[in-house]
Amino acid sequence: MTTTHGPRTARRPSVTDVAKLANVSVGTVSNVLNRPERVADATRTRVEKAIAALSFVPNASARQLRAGTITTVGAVLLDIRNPFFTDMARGIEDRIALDDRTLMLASSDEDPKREMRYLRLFEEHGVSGLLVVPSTTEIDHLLAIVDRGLDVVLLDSPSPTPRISSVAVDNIEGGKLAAQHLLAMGHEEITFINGPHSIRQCRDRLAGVELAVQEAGKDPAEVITELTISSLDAAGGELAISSVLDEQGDAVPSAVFCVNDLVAIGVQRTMRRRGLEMVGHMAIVGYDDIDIASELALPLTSVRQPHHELGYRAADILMTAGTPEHVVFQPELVVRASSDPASG
Amino acid sequence: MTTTHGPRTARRPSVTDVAKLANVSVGTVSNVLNRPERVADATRTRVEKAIAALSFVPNASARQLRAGTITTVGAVLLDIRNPFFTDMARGIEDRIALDDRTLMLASSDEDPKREMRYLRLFEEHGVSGLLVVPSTTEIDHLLAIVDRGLDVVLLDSPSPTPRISSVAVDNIEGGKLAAQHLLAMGHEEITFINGPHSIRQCRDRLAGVELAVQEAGKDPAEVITELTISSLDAAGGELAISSVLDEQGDAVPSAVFCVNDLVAIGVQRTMRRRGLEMVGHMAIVGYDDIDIASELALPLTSVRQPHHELGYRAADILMTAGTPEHVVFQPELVVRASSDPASG
DNA sequence: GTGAAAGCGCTAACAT
DNA sequence: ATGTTAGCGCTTTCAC
Repeated sequence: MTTTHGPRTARRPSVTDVAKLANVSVGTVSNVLNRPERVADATRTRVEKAIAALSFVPNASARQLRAGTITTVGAVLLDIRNPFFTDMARGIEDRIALDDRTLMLASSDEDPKREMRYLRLFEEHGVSGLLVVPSTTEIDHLLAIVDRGLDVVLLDSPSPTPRISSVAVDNIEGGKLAAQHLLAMGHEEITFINGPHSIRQCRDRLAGVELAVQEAGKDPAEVITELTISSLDAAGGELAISSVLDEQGDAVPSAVFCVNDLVAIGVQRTMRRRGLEMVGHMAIVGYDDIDIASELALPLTSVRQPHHELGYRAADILMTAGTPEHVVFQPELVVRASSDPASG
Repeated sequence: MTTTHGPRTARRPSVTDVAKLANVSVGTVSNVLNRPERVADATRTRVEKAIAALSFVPNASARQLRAGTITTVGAVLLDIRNPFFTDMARGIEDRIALDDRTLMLASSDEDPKREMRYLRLFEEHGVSGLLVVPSTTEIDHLLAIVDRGLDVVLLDSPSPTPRISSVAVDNIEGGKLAAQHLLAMGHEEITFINGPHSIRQCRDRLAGVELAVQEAGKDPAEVITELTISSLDAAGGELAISSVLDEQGDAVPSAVFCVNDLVAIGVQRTMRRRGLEMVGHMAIVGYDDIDIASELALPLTSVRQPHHELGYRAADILMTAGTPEHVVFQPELVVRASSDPASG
């Protein structure tokens, strides 16, 4: 045995090294790698031995440069710590696995700069397609990517243009459902802890709330108090509700609608820490209906959206890439004790 | 303006195209891209205009093939839907961002085959380093990667060899803490819903439980009932506790220790669905102390591990890559109502 | 400051 | 069935 454990800095073995060791040409090595049936058994075995001996790992960059093919799909999500998005990611993986693709994931943290950076990174690496939960309404950069010939599917956001596919949930309807419920429960005011309006979902949910208020014959300006936070997680919720409480000397708003469940959890946590009663005093409605919404100390009323299916469908569109498609799912209100003590 | 919107199938523009349009050589284009200060202002502007006009995006494969450098770090986690791991991922990102690297993420779902596949994928793509939460004790494949000159850091798992760096939490101590607590609360039996022993963390936690029982002067075989599940999430917890309840006609075990918080949440959910009382009848202890553990209907006693810091530290070791390091954090028990009704 | 040319590792014609 | 070779897009000497 003459295996040489080279120093860690040694160049990776290449097809040429394998070819030399196996006494064949590089073409044959390539064939063993890609079309083994074209190679005689004896030769193939010899090459495979050489590959093992050198622990050769093909260089994906070189292969891709030459062959142009790639089996990787890129996805940029808003927040990887939000179960809603990781469930979606799982949906994507499940679908693309059927086509033998693998998923590379990145999180923009709702920052358009980061989104651009990752999009760029994926594009430079030549991914075969891109799934994006946009962090801003401005989608020129996505159109530019499409112009360059890459397939893009908007996730969890309707497409403002027929040229880009999208899979979304009706956020106006979602906001409406939440507000209608709170109004029906007799609340005269709704505090809406929302995200930045640059995020489409946030704008739409507000529009839905306004619609519900109007349809109830009331004035949105009088009913709705909107607070905007930049980080759509528990910390954001804590911040928002704290500012309200601080301002009002712990007088609690009668109804709070949160842009997502994580934010609602932050609100609940803050209330509890301050020793403030929620049941009977403050109704809370979240959004997404993440898995644990029903398991919370105060089970959370929430607007349910398909998680897994959203990702699966988007990936499906990407994989079958024909003319752009635009799918819209309908949300559903799930009432629990956080807004209705009488429930479950 | 003579911008040509080529068909979607058109080849991506290359440096050659840019060079032609700007009337310079490809070398100059490359310089504009990588060392702009070496290029005369006028030339640089001309090249930049050409880049914009063609919406040129450099081909990362080609660059990497030639230059050998890469700014991407790969991480393979056990379960991307577990907040413990996504918090860790955030820690990794925060650290590598300091060195201008980006993170590509993948989830093995505790499946060694998937782990291997992603590891391979990352290696073929020439990542500059690899962070892995191993899905099995067998780490020969990781050693092989190290032999090929790539830096690998084990995450959330102690390294069985000095050659591979690792950042871990003492899982024996963690298991011990949980069991000691349950014994101190007067429980004579402990049902441990554990993951497969091929996962190091699971084995160690069991060892810790056994140790605690022995130190209390009791016989582990009599005290401990271990159930093994393959999917370490809420669904796994539901499955495990259901099998116990079905078998025993809803006689509930007096103390249940779960290999992680997600599993514990599944147990709680099942108990609630079956209308079985937990407080005063069944103590539950989880592991990880994920963010929402304290917000649950029945706040969950849990063994806290550093999340963010684990990832941050591992990435730090990778970035400073000298001799292998082995870091071990100590866990901490957080007692809540799920195991101690008298608490908070 | 800029151009010409070699070559990274691989695949796919094309020869043999 | 196997070998030879061109070339993918880029960076990097080395000339000028």
